[in-house]
Amino acid sequence: MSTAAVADTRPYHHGDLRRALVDAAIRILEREGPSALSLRAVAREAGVSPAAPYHHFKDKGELLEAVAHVGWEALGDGMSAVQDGVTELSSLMTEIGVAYVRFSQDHPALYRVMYDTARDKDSLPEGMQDKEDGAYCLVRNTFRDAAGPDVPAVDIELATIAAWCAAHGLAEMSGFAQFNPLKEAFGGDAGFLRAVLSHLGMFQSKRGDPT
Amino acid sequence: MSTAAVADTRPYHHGDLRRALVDAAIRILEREGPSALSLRAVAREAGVSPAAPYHHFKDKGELLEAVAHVGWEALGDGMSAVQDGVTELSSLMTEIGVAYVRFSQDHPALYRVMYDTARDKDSLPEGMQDKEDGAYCLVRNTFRDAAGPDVPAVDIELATIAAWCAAHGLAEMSGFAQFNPLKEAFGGDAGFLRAVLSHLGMFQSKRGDPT
DNA sequence: GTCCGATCTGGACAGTGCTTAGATACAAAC
DNA sequence: GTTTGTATCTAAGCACTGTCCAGATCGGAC
Repeated sequence: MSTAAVADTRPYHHGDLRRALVDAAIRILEREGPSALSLRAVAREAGVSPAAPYHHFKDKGELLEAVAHVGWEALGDGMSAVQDGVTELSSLMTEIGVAYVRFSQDHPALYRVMYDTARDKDSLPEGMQDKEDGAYCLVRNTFRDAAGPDVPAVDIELATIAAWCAAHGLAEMSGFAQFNPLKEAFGGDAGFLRAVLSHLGMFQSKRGDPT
Repeated sequence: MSTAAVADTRPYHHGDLRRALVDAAIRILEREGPSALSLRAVAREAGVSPAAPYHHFKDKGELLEAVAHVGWEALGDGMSAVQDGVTELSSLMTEIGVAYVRFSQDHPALYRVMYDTARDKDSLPEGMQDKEDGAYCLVRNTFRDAAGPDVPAVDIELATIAAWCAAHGLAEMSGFAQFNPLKEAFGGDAGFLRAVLSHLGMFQSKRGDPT
């Protein structure tokens, strides 16, 4: 009945429980999916009582926000990683889009949490638009650098938002059964993604002409 | 008094409880949002015991599928309603897209349930692609009619999927705070939607040229 | 060393999805 | 018109959830 055995591995005051809880949540997400992500399961995974998380997060939603934040950072890293190898704008934007969709395919549960919290707040994470290192800014800056100084800022913004909508839409649906025939026609998943993103003209930096 | 007439109003104990449950669920969705949509709340709203729904739906997911089905039909109606007034292809596809996003704005909770169940099954509702009266088919047929016989079917399919991705992405994010400045710049919500959809070239019926 | 505030636990409450056993009401057979 | 059968519905209960509370425990300031 001694506490020694427990205290051996886990001291009463966890060093950085907040971080440990976020890590545990992501581990559960990757292992069992979003439906298994309960606060109690996270506490269990971290080896702590069900009430412990409430000393670090106001409620479950705040934990999910922290999880989503980690996800957005990882997504931004994945997107900026493709920048180095590509120089041409059209290829660059398409490859950034592919990296975006790939992330959603590699971490579907995390991606779902990211957008669930975004939908609840009706906003992408604050700071993504203003800060210079966010994933959203990466896209906008790429458009801005390529467009030159004579293109109005509003058109840059339009292109960014349109590209983001296209990438998100494709990310959410690229796994749908309806796409399978077309994937084969375009030589697999990668070819399919590039075909859709190219078709949507992600690389356009100006507003479409009225036809 | 024939049984057919009785079946019209209330054929069994409570009446058409299956239908009543779906209606109750939609009522709760519109009134209190997706987080309030529990099976027990639906049963309460319909005035039956918590276990009653299980005689009409295998589980909560099956109820949500039925709810989503109603939503898809309403969305299809909204999209096909704009067909009559517009003749030019580019305008037509844009207006169909606007109708799509408008539906998601008018029924955000229902739209969320529709895609939650779709994500769980990794598929848009079965039949939407094959049947001739589904919303998905409406878009594809519009592309096909406009493209003419010399355009390969695979390109029609690509255009349809790309347009669907764009519309869904925009539908999910059009309420995000990031869009507000741009909405003003484009003269309100409607102008903003048309600008994004036009920019994404929803009306293109051919695969983009390799640049 | 004593005290304080931050951290964590155990227990509890209302609510959830779902199951089971039994009650009820209608349809058809006699 | 009674009986039988079956679909429908209820009541009770299980394991689980998010959240709160009183109290135990610990690290650091005095």
